Formats: sequence, C-alpha cells, structure tokens
Amino acid sequence: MKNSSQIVFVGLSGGVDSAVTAMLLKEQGYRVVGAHMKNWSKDIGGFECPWEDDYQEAKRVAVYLGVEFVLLDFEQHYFDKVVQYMLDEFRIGRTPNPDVMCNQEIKFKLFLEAAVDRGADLIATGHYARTHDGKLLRAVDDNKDQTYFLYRVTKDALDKTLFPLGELEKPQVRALATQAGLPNANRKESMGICFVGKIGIKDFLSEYIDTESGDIVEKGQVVGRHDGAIFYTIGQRHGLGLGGGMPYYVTGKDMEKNEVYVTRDLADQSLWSEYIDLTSPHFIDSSYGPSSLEGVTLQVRTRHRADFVDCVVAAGSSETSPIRLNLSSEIKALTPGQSAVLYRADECIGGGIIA
RNA sequence: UCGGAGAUCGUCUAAUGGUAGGACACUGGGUUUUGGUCCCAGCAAUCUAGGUUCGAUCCCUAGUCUCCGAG
Repeated sequence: MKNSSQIVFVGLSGGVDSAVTAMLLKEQGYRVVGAHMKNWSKDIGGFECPWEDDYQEAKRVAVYLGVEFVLLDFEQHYFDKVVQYMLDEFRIGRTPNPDVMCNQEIKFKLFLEAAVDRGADLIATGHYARTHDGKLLRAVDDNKDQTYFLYRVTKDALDKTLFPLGELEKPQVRALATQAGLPNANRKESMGICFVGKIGIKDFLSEYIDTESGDIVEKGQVVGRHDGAIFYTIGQRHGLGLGGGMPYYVTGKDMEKNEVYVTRDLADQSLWSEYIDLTSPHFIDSSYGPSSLEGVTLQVRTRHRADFVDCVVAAGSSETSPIRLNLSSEIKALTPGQSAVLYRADECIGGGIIA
C-alpha cells in the first residue's frame, strides 16, 4: 500500500470521532498507533473523573482495530500549561478558552513531539478540520467545524498532521463507526472542558480559587448579589438569580470592586462592540502579521459556531494589542480572554485573544 | 401624623363576577470539544378577616403592609 511506510500516531480519546479517524487511516494503509493522552485524572467535588473510562474505551478501540496502543501521561505538563493558564485568566476577570490552549500546547506540540520521538512520521486527531499545504481549512461539515479551537497551531505542526474527518459529515462518521462495529459507536458525545468531565466550571474553579460575594449592579443601582465575580462572563444571562420582565445580561465586571455589571436593555451600548483589540496574535503562516495584513478584509469569528463577520485589519492601539479589527457590523457581548479567529474564505489563518 | 395610591407565582406583570395568562428567575432536557449564547419542557401566585352573591382575585367593610405627596 502507498502509505505503508508511514507511521501515524492517532490521538484516541475514547470517543467515536477519534476511533473512526484511526480506522480510516488504517484502511488507507498507514501504520497506526493509537495514543491516549492522560491529561487529568483527579476527582473533584464529588464528580468522578472520567479518565479511567476514557482510557479503557480508547484501548478497546485499539484492540478492536488491531493497532498498537500507547498511553502518554501529560498530566503535569497539562496542569502547568493549560490549567494554570486558565486559572490565572479567571483570576484577573477574563474568560479563557482552555481547549485552544490545549491544542496549542498539548495536542499539536507535546503530543507531536512525543509521537515523533517514538518514531512517528505523522499525527492525526479526530478534529473536524482540513489541512492543505500547511494551511488550515474549515471542515466540510459546517456544523462540526473545529478550526476555531485550532487557530493557534503552527504550520510546522499542520505539515505533520492528518484530519481525515474534515472531509466527512458527522452523520457519516457515526454510520462508519456503526458499520465497522466499533465498540464505542454509540457512545454519547462528551462535552465540557476536555479533561474535566461532567463537573461544571463553577465547581472546578471553586476548588482552586477563593471567592467572595459581591454586588450585581445595573445603571449604578445594586440589584442583587453574586457569589464571586470570576464565575461570570460577559454576555451571560443565567445564574444571576435576577428576575422580573426582561432577562439580565452581564456587560462587564470589576475585579477590584468585586462587582458584576448587568443590563436588561439589549441595545445597551456596553453590550456591543464595533472593533476588537487583539492580544497575543498568532498566525499559522508566520509570514503573516499585523503589517502584512493591514487594510485587508477578513472574516472573524469570536466564538465557536458564531456567525462570521467581515472585518478590516488595522494597527493596534498598544504594544500589548498590536492588532485592531474594525467590524462591518457590531458584535454582541465580546468577551475578553476568548479568541477572535480570522478566516479568509475557507482558510483559517490565525487569530488572537480578545483584549 | 394627615391626604392619595396599591397589595396576584421567587421577581416584573396580565385578566374576567364563573378559582388566573405571560415574561424573568429557578430546575430538567436539547444544541455546542471553553466560558457563554440559543431552543424545548417543568415548577410556581390572587395579603388577612368578615360581608354581598348561586359563585369573588375582581364589589363592600375592617385590619396589616408598602409606596407617593405634604412635615
């Protein structure tokens, strides 16, 4: 077979997507090694960590497919690079995206290095995305496209990465799993932070960060109490315990005063932004940058599965935010700490963190 | 203290002399590999005591409480 000389390490999470990924690559003739990353194993607040189940499921898949299986223990590194980052961001009142960091630091860096060390030519994951000549392209299945989470990977990593699911629709993936009789074909999708399992973010943060209750303020008036400003994120509507007529949305917060600001007016100026200041920009093709893109019109997405909005790249307002994106239409509830990801048609070219 | 107004789900409110609808909150489910959003479902109320009436949340009386004016 044409690919028989190539060794591919496939990240096997225990879920259906990565199992089908491994299966497809094996069918294509690659020498597949199933690798399960152990990133977290701690039980928290009465919630049992699912890692043992995930590990067993991943191993079952490998055995079923008849491929080699390895366990890669990244727990310490994951804590240092992903969890610590997440906690630090929350502490200063921002809303981080740990899965973006996980892809940047773990899956497409540490995992890649570990795989290469063990003789891999390539790695693969069950992400819905496509690569072409070191470019990152949106998945064929628009509903499942996961490029939003992948914009911080490098071209070098993409050159060594396969995303077979990027060409498929999710229902096809399910069908393939069922046809092949994969042991986890009917496994429920797992959601939430990839490692935390069923525990909510609030319980997770409470384990690591002390919080105090404070005021919820609307137009200068105290309208309620919250149990810790870090738990709230811009645009959030639930969890405030405030009733009466129109829903309340969080418009901002002051970590010093420990105050959370809300509005019931959807037209409230504080809820809408006409530009985005980006910090820590990253471009997959490192020849791109603030200067080469200035004046260029791109599409930006400020959350997973959000609509694309046209924007024009401009110079930033400071060293820490070297890029400003001027939006063609205002975006609601822009959230500092979340990612703004840039596209040119089907290509994801990079992005940055919302200042 | 006097004058005026009003008391309905946890909150904001709708309604009729025939036992109450909506919204928000909350809870559960769905969508989503972050947070959040969004969608569906569920929970839940006529201040108290009398009176009129076949029947009162609605009308009358008293009480309690609240709010707005004048001190």
